[in-house]
Amino acid sequence: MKNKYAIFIVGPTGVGKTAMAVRVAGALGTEIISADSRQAYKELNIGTAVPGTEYLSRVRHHLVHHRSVQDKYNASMFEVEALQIMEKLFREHDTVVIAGGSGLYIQALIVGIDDVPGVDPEIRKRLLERLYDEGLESLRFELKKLDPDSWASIDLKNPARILKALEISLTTGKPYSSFLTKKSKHRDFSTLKIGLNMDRAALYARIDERVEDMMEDGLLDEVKSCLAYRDLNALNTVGYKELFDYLDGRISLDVAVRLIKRNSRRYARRQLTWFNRDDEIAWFGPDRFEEIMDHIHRNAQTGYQI
RNA sequence: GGUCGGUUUGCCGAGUGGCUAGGCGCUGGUCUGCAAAACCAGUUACAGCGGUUCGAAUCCGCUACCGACCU
Repeated sequence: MKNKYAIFIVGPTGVGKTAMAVRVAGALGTEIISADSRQAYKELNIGTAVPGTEYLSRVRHHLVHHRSVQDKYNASMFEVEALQIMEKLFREHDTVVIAGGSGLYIQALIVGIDDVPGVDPEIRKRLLERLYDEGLESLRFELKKLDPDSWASIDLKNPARILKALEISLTTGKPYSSFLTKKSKHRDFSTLKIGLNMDRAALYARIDERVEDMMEDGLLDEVKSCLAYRDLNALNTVGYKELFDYLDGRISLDVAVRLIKRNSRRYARRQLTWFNRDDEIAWFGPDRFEEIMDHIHRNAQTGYQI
């Protein structure tokens, strides 16, 4: 299957990944898998910039709106689901387009993510309480006892990382680090990574504009309809959390919109940080369709034709 | 014209003689299951000129600008 190509289209939010993915997939006569941690949730539409119906009707999309915000979803589940879909698609196509901005999800799909046992929810709850009552130092101390390897390698100032290592170590009775193989999984397809980027100021302007569009399209109503789910992780998302604060009366609508813009810009910056360290990515402007197709033809000898 | 108050980094805002305020913004970075998450780092300025002093954002003088009041 080495003559099967997974073509990744990555980049910061708002740069135009969806539009480019549809053109590329259309030209290649294949389908698109979304690698986006928030577009997976069917309750979220406007705030997550899910591809519009005109796009969805032109090219078939997978892993969009296939989950509820009430479901658990993570990079590992994405890996499994995406691989299943790719296997199916590769029976009929030489290429498949994977578009999205969730770096960890894409990494999980390309090099894999180790199988780590599930966590006892009670243990997580207790750890969270301890974090609140005793502080990070206490958890750090316990981690050093239970899993010195993780203690030495993870960011000890980051509660999320310590919690993760600790809860796995506690539920399994084995150190978290013992589950990490640090080896890439074998994939039976080839990979081609295309990054979309543009001038920072122009990107920010696009992001700001898109936020205005979202508000006009009724983002506030969508957020209201999700009010019952506000504590779920799926709603810990730019565009939603700020408007929850507005609905609480904590901030004005103007401030909320401003914060959505700012947080979207920051998100874009972090995405670029993530993708920039991957030198396998070939970067293009978001309007460079011809160059991207040339690049694909030069690097993927599959014999298909446009 | 006079009196008084003010002028601090991109913005807000402390600081009255020697020690990095801080916040926001911005930028760079980290990353194996909540990742649109979580976390780390950087960003040293005191309106201008002159003076006092070992040393001035802090004291003195002049100039400029802003504001309040007076004539």
